Amino acid sequence: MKQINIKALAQELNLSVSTISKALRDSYEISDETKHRVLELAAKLNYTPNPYASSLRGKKSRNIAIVIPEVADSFFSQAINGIESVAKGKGYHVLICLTHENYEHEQAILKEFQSGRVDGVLMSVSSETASGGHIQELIAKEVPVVFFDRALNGVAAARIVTDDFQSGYNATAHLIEQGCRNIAFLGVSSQLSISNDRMAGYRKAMEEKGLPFREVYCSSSPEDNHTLVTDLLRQHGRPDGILASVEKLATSVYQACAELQLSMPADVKLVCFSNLGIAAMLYPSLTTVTQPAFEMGKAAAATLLKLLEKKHTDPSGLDMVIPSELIRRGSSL
Amino acid sequence: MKQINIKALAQELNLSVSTISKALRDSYEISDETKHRVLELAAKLNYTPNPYASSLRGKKSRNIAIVIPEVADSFFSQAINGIESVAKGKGYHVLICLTHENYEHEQAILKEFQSGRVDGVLMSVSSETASGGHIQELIAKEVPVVFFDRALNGVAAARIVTDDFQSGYNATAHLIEQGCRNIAFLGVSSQLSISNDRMAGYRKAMEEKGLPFREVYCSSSPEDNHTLVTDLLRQHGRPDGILASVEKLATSVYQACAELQLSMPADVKLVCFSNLGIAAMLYPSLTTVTQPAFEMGKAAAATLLKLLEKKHTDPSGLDMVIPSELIRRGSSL
DNA sequence: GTGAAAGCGCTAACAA
DNA sequence: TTGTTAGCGCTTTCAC
Repeated sequence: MKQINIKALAQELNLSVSTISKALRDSYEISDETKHRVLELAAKLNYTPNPYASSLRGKKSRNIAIVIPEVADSFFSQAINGIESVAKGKGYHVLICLTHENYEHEQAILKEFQSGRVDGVLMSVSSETASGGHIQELIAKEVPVVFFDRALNGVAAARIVTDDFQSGYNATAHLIEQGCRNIAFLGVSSQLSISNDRMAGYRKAMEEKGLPFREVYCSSSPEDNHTLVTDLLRQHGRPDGILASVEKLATSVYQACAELQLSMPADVKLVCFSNLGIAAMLYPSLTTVTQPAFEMGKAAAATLLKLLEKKHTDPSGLDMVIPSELIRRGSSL
Repeated sequence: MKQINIKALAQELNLSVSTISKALRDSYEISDETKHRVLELAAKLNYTPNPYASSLRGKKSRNIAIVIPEVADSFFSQAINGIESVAKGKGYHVLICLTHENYEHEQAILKEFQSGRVDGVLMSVSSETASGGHIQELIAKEVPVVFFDRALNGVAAARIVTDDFQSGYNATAHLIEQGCRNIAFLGVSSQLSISNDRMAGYRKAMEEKGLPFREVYCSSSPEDNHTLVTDLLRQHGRPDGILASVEKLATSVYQACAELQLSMPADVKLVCFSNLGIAAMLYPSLTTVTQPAFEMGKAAAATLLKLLEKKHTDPSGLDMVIPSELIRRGSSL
């Protein structure tokens, strides 16, 4: 790895390293002519600055991290695109870190960030995450954190979320309107904000009609979820409607219905929180609560960069709620 | 960002920084007792080594990059998981870099890597990438590159691919067997290895039966693809079978069929290269060529790490072909 | 078994 | 306008 560095440029041009450095950063101290010569040579020699040296020196990396459970999820992949689009514009690099819905992984990742590897963090907590010590610790080291989608209550950080409560309410109201009386809510975890808020909306809608709750928590394993849903639908007095709070649960419901010979929407109606592009081509087409994933990503990144640029900004007052949309399709009509 | 560093540990224990450094790296020179004291204090103070300092010093980052077109694709998201699983085991970090199927983006990303930001690169080239100068340049700087899935011909780098030719052949043969005579191949780009190899397999199968070719190249914009497919299916003498070489084209075909009131599989049969978990729940369920995404990711990472560990290894002889599987479903039966 | 010191490539005081 | 120099935190000879 023979690297062209500032010193090499300096020698070639008979200038000092500091002049080169300043010229490259377009300092006002340097004459236009020198700048020009430097830039030209740098381009010719294909000079690329060593990011480790400047991060070490400058105590900032111009890296931000996205910490999410999984990349195989249409919400997260769209959100990543939104985040990237604003980070790139401001000259930041984006590190994608996957927790696989595992609390220990999440802890380890954030622990590492204490080293200064990244200047800030955008995160959606794992479904296992119940307490925020690891997040607090990072914030204590002055690494700003912004939650998007899945926030953790009790941690003082900006949060960019969708209107989970209202969406849960709307989705449930829709199922009731379509004739469901026995609606089950499939949650992800009793700690997760999104799960809880969506569930609260569900409860409110059910309560208003005097209907009974039924809440089931799924795991992170597709196999477990499959048996869970199958058991739910095999019961006597099985639900006639399901509100699934995350995308991956949709598959389990479709599969279970197929295996149990239940037909959607006649026997069971389904609404799922999902950003899947092919929701309309499922059989039956899937009614979704679709989140503004790209916008949420953009907003979260913009908020983080704001925090990064003027450190004094107070994280409160930065929260944002962007509404989701209920898209009615065959699975609930 | 007040950071605990080696110096702080040294002061606390009345030892020199070099002793601390050696103790942390478990050097044989250091007594067990000292090691113990150091590790204990490090844990207590929550010490995290500064990765920039050690990368700068050691001239290696223990970072590897995944350069892919898009993360919203089930093949790539599964492959990422495979790569991560082996990289993590060897203490490497993974940077995911998105080209958005854009050649300039890809160039810029690789250019940056010349700085030593990563020790090695795993890549699937963008659909726009026709020549490999940027890749060659990186290899010239002794940054090893391993292609996975989408390789670029003419670049001397290891490649982990699936049996594209055979899969294309099998898929086409299957469509012919199901009665199709007028089969169109939807490619991504005339440069892309996967597209070409899959197409070659298609051609062979068609040739064997004396059937005519019809090849259409799609773009990276969903809207364009939609009109392209719609036009194709609106033609007089429209195809009665389609072999789509990448996942995202499936959506376009389903949509176009719906709009044109063509029924699958009666009017048009479809086979698509895809790793979508919900392929079975589409309407009609989608016949897929499913790639061993996770395995390919693992193999690619293992190959790269091999190259990283003993630099003398010759990239030839490292290639690998892992077969895909044709899963017959409703869209072609 | 431990320590002193050089230096990775870059930036920013401070000098000239 | 340009140059000298001192580190950023870490690893690694080489000396003790």
